[in-house]
Amino acid sequence: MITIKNILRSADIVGKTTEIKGWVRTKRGNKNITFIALNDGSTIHNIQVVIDNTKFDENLIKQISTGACIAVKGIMVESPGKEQLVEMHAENIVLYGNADPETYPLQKKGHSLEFLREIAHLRPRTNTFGAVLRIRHAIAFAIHKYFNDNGFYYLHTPIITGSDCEGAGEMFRVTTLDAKNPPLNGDGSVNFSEDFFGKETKLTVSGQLEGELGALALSRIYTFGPTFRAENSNTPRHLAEFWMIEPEMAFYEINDNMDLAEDFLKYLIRYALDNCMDDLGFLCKMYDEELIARLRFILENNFERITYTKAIEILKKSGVQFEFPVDWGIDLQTEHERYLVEKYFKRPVIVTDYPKDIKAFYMKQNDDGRTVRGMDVLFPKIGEIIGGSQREEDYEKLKNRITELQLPEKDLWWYLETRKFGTAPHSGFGLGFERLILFVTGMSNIRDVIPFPRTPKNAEF
RNA sequence: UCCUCAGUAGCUCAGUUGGUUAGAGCAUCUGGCUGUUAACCAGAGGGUCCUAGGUUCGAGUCCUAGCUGAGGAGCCA
Repeated sequence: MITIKNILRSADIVGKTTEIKGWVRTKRGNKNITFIALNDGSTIHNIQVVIDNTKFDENLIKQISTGACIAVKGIMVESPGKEQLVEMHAENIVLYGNADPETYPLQKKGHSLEFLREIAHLRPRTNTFGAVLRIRHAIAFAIHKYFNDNGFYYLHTPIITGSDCEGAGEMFRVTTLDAKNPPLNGDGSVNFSEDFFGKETKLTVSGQLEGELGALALSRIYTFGPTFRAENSNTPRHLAEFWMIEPEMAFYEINDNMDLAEDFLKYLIRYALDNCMDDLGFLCKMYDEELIARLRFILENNFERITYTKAIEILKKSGVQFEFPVDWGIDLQTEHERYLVEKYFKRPVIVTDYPKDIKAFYMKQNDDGRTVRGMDVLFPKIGEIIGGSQREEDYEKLKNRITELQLPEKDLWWYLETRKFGTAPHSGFGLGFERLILFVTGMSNIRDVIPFPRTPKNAEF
């Protein structure tokens, strides 16, 4: 069994008989000869199959329409056509499955991405989604390779969590209780002690807290798994179910954390350029002419590193009328981030040392008493691609912060114990996988870089 | 969730100030063509104009509500 990718790669294929299997992209020809572009998804390229109509059953050729699946045995020859070097002259054809041309929704001409979302079960058969899904795979592989080669262990943190304080957003409840008739407490609230886990449980919004447990034992870990946010977010950058990569490192301070984030992102982009040029070339041609140049630009330039306080100064001095007025203490809005990244620095920016009041409880408090060692990596086009921090390792400071924010300490006892027993400075960050794929593919909607997107009001397929 | 825009053939879209029988390209079907490249040429079929109300002699077009989609914002990765 050989893939089309490997056939097109092999140097001495001409003159050899082989077999290919795949789906028909286009068919054209006349009563004597038929040309079929066949694709098996192993590569963006098709193989042209040439059929001498006199040698085959007319009804068979008729059934080989766009979308049909066939196996073809034949000899590989140099192609007289301009668009391909080699082609296959068919000697034997097996029709695995036809695709009724009256009802098969994919045409050889282009479709809108919105329409393709409605037929997400078939869109992997298009050039665009083939390219995106192959790049997605390559980046996922590169993530594991990078961490493995750098002494990180892959830690599997739970999908179902009993912790309500991951603090990253609204959560989906996980329950086996009867939705119509749940057991109730005396005060009318739902009695979760009768639920499957004996307590209220949710889908995770982040593996970070468990990740820290791993880092404070194995030194360097990473997670790479699905996460869930029940936010009613309707934007091209948000999903209700998305994949996140969260490295967590003992003995890393905030600067080490930034070094890692930058090196990691550059490694992944370089990996795509080294291994996915066919697919990137297609996306560049069809969707985003500047894509490859933009990816190269990232590799060739350092990320700008500034403090939040400095960022506020720059924004204030910019003279730009922002919709949201700039003042120390505000959270940076999209318009502010875009100004810094796209207008002022014109490259990725890492903003650090945010006011503690706008950041999570676990971030390490600075000596100034008002900022914490958080860091956000801002990218052109997609905005915040990474959020991370050095974590607070001091037991008292962490406990006080939990009290201040009125978080339920009883749910965090295990997290606090890591600071009680052999605490260590440590850091980590979260990278949104689909946001990275957005950047690498040049696609503009996050629903088009995951096979089966989950968004508000949509869980089809 | 808020704001803006859109919804017409299988797909992508046009449709004038409200006015006769709603059009095009592609796709599909039929025929033609001796090597095509999103093949080409000719012909044919194909419509609940998103849904429900309303204004009007008359609504694809105007108004109201809803549904769906997209863009922007918020939340964030």
